[in-house]
Amino acid sequence: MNRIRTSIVDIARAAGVSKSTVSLVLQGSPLVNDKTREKVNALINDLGYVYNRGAANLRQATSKIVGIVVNDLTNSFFAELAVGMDLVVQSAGYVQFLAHSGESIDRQRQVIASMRENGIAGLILSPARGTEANDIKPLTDSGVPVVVVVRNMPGAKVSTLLSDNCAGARAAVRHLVSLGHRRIAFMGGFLDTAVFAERVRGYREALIEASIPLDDNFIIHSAPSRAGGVAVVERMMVFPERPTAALCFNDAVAFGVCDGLRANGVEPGKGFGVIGFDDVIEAKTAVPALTTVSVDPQGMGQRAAQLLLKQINSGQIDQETIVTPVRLVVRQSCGAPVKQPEEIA
Amino acid sequence: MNRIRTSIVDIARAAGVSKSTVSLVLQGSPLVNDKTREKVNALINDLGYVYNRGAANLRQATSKIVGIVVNDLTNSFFAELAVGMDLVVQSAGYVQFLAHSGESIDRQRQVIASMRENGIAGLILSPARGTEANDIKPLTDSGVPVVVVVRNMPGAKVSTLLSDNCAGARAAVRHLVSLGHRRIAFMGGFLDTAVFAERVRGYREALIEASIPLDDNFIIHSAPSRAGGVAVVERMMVFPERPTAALCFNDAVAFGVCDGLRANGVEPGKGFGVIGFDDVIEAKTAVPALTTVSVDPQGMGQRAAQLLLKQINSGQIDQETIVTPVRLVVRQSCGAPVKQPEEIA
DNA sequence: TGACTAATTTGGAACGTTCCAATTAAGTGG
DNA sequence: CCACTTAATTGGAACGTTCCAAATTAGTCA
Repeated sequence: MNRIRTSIVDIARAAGVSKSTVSLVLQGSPLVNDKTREKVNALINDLGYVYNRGAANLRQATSKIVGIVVNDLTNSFFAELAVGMDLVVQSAGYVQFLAHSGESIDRQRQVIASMRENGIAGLILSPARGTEANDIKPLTDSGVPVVVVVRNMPGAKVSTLLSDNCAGARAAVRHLVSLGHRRIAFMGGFLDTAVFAERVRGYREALIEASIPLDDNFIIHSAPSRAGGVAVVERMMVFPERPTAALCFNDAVAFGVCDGLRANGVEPGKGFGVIGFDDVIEAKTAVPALTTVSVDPQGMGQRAAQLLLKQINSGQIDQETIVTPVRLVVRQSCGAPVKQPEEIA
Repeated sequence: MNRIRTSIVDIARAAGVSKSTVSLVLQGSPLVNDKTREKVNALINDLGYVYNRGAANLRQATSKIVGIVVNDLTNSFFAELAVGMDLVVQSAGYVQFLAHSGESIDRQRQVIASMRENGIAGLILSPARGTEANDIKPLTDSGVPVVVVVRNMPGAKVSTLLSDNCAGARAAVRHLVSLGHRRIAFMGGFLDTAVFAERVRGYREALIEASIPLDDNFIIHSAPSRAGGVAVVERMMVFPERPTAALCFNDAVAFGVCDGLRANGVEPGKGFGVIGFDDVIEAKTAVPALTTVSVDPQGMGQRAAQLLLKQINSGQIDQETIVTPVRLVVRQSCGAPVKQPEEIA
């Protein structure tokens, strides 16, 4: 309708005060008289004024925008992570540029550059595979706080939020051992990621602890997706001596493994123990309910956002690394004899 | 590091030209001499200059930012929708505010207001349940183009992108009928949404067409989630005369229904035919592979973004409504005797 | 060389806000 | 009624860009 937008001076004129006064009203200053405040507010409503945050940013050189870049939004782990961040960012009165890098480093770099031009106050990054400290150096060098989640980035001036992958994997494998399994595989995931390495490390440690000989054939990698899980089972089926249980790289792979087993006439949780990693929402309601290492992606997203906002507000960027604990949630897919009472849906 | 950011006048001074010239270089004007352009570009690099898009927006009153609000990012249908939008928005040189409303109208209103203050050039909205035309009226009134997707919003000055829910449901039920099913249920979904109504309409039409009497008990609603699907099956199990097949509100419900059936000793695709709606990524690899109505969320997201950008660039906001066709993808879960060759993973 | 056209370059105003120093208005105690 | 403190209000500069009209420089032709 009205192509020309109304500004602070328009309402100043209408109210018969100066633009400075209107500005004070806008930022809720106690300096201004209640009566004038009231008049100004009324006019703001009447004239349909909308605050121009861009102009404000220009003046005070500090925006209320944060950037969030996630490597794969279609993976529900990361989607929930993003939702957690959204929650706290939003309620702190910030808005977010939220972008999906699709594991492409070029895309990621491009998107971060664009966010920088638009003046973000901070960045949360769940980096694409193969991201290096250099990729965000310009940003960190210019004093913008950055929080890296899920995957770590050695050498970068950032804070980091990780989950205790090694301990989680160890706990999972220990549990399988306690159920009597001896031939335990590690299934799915990309070889070249730090997360993969850590989870495999936990897997190995638990096996050694139980004096079970390691067999590298039992570490079968694949894409960290449901399709990847199906593929892994196909490969496993031709083994002369098959494993009897598996810790999977993540829940998506675990679901795929269940699918694959069923396609081969094996019932997950009965003939074969399956444990996932992440505890995405569907894990609880799937059949069989998935035993998994709970990472609480949404909570992790919230913590990451809180950490970033803290640094933005305090103005000091420190480099803390927080490793959040994880816990094994025993459900049915591992063939456990008893359910934990809290986990009955 | 350097707390004071370098601006256009800094490089102008360094290059011995005026800020106007630098501005021209920045926007790739052909007016400027190649030699000066080169010098300026070199300095831009050296001094680590970053373009301040906020200042530019202030001057030209038109930004390169679009807003995207999605009702539920944790649902993979919507996540893929968002990824499709992200793709075209990004490559058109725009950035997006992408927010998750979590089906909360308050949240949605708040987030849209915030985006408005930040100066978006357009908005794509996948509305929260119960959104009304009034909720976005201030935005549309001020001449910002809005594209509504998935759910429609009667009375709003917006363009709309819908999928042909009715036809899809009709095709699905016809298929079940052709397989010999007579007692066919409609499972899941919230009663009060337009999408639900349309899909149920298609379901009814197909039954009438086949002279199968309607039975309202066979329309069993629930939350449109995996958990909702499980719950629906529980309720169905006590029916004196159970259905032999079901069209589900969406794929999430369909997966839940499969889980529920299995928990009750019924094998989906054998003892009971299941058809989903949406064709999310997992539908193909699940076991049994899910027969579903393919909506192509990512493509839909792309089209929505293209439509919005078209309106932004042309400066004219028309109110087109596009209904995109859908197609039934026959896989295993409906108990079809033959597979379509293209669908073998 | 002079006159004219084409190619470059350039001040300054403008965009909508915040901030500062300064001004004016309103009380208050003697 | 004065001096003084406190409460409210206010111009104008500043932020980093774009745009316009105008100025400068270079090139061309007679």
